[in-house]
Amino acid sequence: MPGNTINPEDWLTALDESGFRVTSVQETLIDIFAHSEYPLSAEQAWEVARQSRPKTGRATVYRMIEKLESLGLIRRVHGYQGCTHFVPTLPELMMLFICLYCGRADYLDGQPLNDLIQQSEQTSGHHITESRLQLFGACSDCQQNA
Amino acid sequence: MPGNTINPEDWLTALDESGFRVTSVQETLIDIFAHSEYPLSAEQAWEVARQSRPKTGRATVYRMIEKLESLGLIRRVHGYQGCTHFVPTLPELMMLFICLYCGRADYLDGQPLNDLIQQSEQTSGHHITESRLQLFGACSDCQQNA
DNA sequence: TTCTTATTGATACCAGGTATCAATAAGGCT
DNA sequence: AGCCTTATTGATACCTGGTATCAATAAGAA
Repeated sequence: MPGNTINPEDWLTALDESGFRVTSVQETLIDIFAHSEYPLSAEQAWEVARQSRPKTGRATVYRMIEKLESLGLIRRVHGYQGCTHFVPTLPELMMLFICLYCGRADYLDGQPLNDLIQQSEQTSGHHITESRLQLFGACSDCQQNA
Repeated sequence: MPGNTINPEDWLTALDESGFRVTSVQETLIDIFAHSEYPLSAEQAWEVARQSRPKTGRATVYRMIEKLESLGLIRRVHGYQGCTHFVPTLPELMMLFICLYCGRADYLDGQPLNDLIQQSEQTSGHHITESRLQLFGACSDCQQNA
């Protein structure tokens, strides 16, 4: 499954440019989210963070997640594990696929979604400003190994 | 916005056929969910239920929602109001649209979604067994009145 | 280096949701 | 119809993911 290609530096820059102070917890948490190929919950991220930074506070993790989500750097996965997990947002419009066997996230080309939205706008008469699509199933790897 | 055309009788039948006892709370809650054109949370449904059936318990509402969801009669809306609201499931595959202004749900033909899934399966190599799509924006009514 | 103030971590708190359990009532059986 | 079994209910206590508070810390401008 192709990994994502996120650059944590860009996230720090984004925070900096939005007027936030750059701190060590931020760097820790950004690294964690940017490099995980699995959706992470706040509690999971907290656990990982404390391995390298034991005094990390719980509330801080929630605050960072809120910040990262509001800046569009991570996005919430509305899935089987609930709606409390997050994955990095890729720059282009991508469709999110989650493998129900290995749990990994994969990103698919978003063009079909664009087409769908345009088509649906025309037939329904609604003005669609936001979409949320998630696909679930067996990834190519897990099919092979089954 | 076209209303949904759910028949509460069918839901009772479905519960009955699944081996559940038919009770008065069930009828009350089914009526509430089947007729609402807005996504409802458990607390909201509880509030409405107590208007006609004051002794209705909170846990009972949560239990019924679980039951109805597991039977596929209602589905969770993964949306801006959180992921705790439910709408009736229509028999055919439909795409869910939620108006960000009036809050109402509308159901769009699901064929484009089918096409998208088929297309994405071929290009990605993943086997897609489940999809979750939600569209948000301004419904045709709300655009008119803006 | 100093000073201001955003950020942090610890704690208490809140709310949505679940487990427990005695009381109730569906509905099969006679 | 009445009885009996047991699923369902309602009240309560509880749990857990997430938030508000606030003193202590540390960015980063001067």
